[in-house]
Amino acid sequence: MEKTYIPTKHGNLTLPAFMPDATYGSIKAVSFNDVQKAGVEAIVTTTLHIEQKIGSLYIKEFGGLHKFFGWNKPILSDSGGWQVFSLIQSKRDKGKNKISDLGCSFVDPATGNHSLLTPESSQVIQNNLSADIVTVLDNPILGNVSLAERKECIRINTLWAKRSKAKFIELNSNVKEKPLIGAVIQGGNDYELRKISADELLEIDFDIYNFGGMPLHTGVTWLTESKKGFYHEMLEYVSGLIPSNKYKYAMGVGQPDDIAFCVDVGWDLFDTVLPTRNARHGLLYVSEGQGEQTKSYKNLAYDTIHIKTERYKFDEKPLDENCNCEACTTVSRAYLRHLLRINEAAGLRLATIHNLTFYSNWMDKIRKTLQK
RNA sequence: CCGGAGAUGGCGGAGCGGUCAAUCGCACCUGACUGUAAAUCAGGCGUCCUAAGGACUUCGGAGGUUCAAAUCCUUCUCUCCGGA
Repeated sequence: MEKTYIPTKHGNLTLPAFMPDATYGSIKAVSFNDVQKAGVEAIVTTTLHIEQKIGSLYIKEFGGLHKFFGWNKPILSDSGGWQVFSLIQSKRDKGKNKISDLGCSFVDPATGNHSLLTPESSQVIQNNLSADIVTVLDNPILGNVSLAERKECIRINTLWAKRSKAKFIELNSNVKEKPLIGAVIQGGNDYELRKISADELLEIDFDIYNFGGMPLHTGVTWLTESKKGFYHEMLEYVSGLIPSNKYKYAMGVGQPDDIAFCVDVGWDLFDTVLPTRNARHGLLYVSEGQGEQTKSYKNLAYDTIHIKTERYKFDEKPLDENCNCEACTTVSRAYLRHLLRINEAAGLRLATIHNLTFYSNWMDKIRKTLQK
């Protein structure tokens, strides 16, 4: 079976797809209208942040996240597992956040309030949001942890997935158009554990299988410190563990060339903060030959630009001659540089629009080039 | 004219005998960013040497005291505040 799209309550999502992150209920610096015009076909939101900043019951009462956002395309909700994980990582709150069979208890750094997120409550929240694709609460593996502890992480990860699935079925028993549900394969850089995690989750049966952790040699979830950069081998390996009729979602991936590689080895869905965050920080993606540094995968290449640097002070050219986004058709590099240097909202917006447009175009290129 | 305060690197502003090429902030230069608690963070920022490190010239001007001065003394120039 050739997977060309995912059917959702809000239309078919063409694959492979890139979804920007609207973690706090917003793609930072832009409107959802901007997002749509940038060619984005789906977005990701986060259970934990939405629950804490907005409240999922409020969203439910309002009529769901799509209505609230004014966004009529697919929304994928992340479970909150990664966010609790990142809290546990932070030194400030070390010790306050705990993982048990029940779920994860943690302290909200903003309010100091204690909270408990369980596999069940995560599903309830995501159900309240009426997301098109939901995610099970997962338990990422910490770096520098013993084998016994890593195995324990996988045990809990599978346990939570099982309970998430049960709750998901219960919540959707009378629903005609059910959302899709994805489980997260963990295991860090341990090939054996990845295999165990994948097999256990496959037995429970989900629509989507996600790559969990951060696939970087230097990331906190990895023990290997010798090499740097994207962990191609692990992505290829884990993709091979998932049957080809299942959708494959590489969470947190990645740079355009990383995504191209992952598509080539079978991954369908992607999300990352890079285009939006980098835009705000002044790192912009442009066509090959128009920037400072070229990166590529096979015959797909692109450049990056540090727009805030002095070299663009008198650059009258559009950011990218091959792009027809609002930034590239209305302002010069010099002016965009100025806007970002003074942290002007208009600059953050234009830069974000451009990077999102670049990612949309990049996904088009991947579809044309890598998938026949 | 008298009395008082002060002049520090692009700017603001510490330092008040050695550990000062001089805290810090801003500005400036460069880099990082991968399921966003990141409109954030890191490094650089007198000159020269590839770097560890070293050499040289700096704290309004000119003299002086001292082994040693951005720091003390004399004087000049300028700025600010108060009084005629």
